[in-house]
Amino acid sequence: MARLAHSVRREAIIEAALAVMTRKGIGATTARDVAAEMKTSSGLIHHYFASMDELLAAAFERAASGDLALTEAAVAAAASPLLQLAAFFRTYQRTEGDWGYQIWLDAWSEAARRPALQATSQRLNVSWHRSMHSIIESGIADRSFTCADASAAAWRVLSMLDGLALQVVAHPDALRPADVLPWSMRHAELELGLAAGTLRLDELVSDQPR
Amino acid sequence: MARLAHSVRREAIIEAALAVMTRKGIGATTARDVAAEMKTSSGLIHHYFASMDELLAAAFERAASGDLALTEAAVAAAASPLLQLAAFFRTYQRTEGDWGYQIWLDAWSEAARRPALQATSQRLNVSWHRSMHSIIESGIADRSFTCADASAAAWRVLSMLDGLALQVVAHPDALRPADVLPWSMRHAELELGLAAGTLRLDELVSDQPR
DNA sequence: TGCAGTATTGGACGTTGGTACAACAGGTAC
DNA sequence: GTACCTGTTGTACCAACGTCCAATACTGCA
Repeated sequence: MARLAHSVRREAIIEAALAVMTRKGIGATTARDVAAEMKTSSGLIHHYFASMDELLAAAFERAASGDLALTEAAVAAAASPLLQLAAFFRTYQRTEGDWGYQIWLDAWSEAARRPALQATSQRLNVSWHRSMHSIIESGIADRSFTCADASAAAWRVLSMLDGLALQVVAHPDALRPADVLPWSMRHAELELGLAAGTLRLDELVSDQPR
Repeated sequence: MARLAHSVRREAIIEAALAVMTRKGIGATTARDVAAEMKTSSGLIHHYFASMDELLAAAFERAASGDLALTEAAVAAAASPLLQLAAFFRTYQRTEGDWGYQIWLDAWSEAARRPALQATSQRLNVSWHRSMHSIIESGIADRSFTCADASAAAWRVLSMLDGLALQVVAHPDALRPADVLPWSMRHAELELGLAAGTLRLDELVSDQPR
């Protein structure tokens, strides 16, 4: 394979690991899989990462923080709390890639037994809550939202998103991926005292009723 | 080891598998682990289960179907849809025992790679939904609930419970176990057009505000 | 008591995992 | 152009896995 600079190859390995992780899950990602994904030899991986654990942790960190950054940027660019909320949902992509969410399931499952993974997961999770919490508080402040407990409401909105996404990934026949976003938005409307459909902007709408 | 009757040994194997699963996680449970837990030989396991996947599914089934039966019995004994709903929440114990919910996370995570586990998980999940769906439809019929889509509402109520429980297990410092039930009930009230606090009967109430 | 059925053993087999390492190749400095 | 550094390869370990199987020991029935 082409000879690459150290940092470039390291990035390529993380990228390849991510591709395999999203396809097969964290636990089932092997060094040989990652090497095959890059079309290089498996020995190369240990030239850059001391152990497989270290690579998996780096790859998860990259996937997780990338999603968060994307959402936070979109929220920051929105003008009103309502638009911020819509932007949050629009960029909450965990369910879009066919298997993108499998990584999160694996991370949560493994968190109890892998301290490094739990720390990363927990840190990012708190950031997501902070983001949603601040959107809701802004909306309460300018009277576009009605809500008694902004922090609790934020946890509930996030939990609904994750709970529905979980169903889609673990039980593919139970409910449709396309339902996750509209149903989560419907819940947020109930939670924040918005009229039904307020958040259903443009491309967010599900194509077909169940 | 002592010679046991077929059904007794089968139960013992399931019991041992469950012990290992709760300690090490479903994915890390090996045939040799289970054999060591029983202090027998590993070959014995394949005399009772065609594959490891099948054993893990059976063990998960044992842990999970007990919970479902408990809830369904409590619901059947309740007089009105509102009381049935309260009974459902009261008996939804997944977050109570230390080990209870971790097994669900593992099952969801492993489902993508273990067909038997996915089938069991999916079947039980559909049963939970059927139970909640029927409660909601009864409540709509006798006008105690207001809801446009009973099936979707049932998925949302279950997803909220699972999403919150997930937070508790994966991120112990994020929110308190005692919040899961009251917060889920608050959501159900919103979802079904009930006044705040309608479901907060007796011992269901959280002991302390956050 | 003897026999048949089966619970149980202990290890073999093939596969796959992470890791280590000697050899090879390509770019760069002198 | 040569030497050196380092990216890269291919393979060789060793451990652990699920699975399988022939041999053995126990139990209940005739």
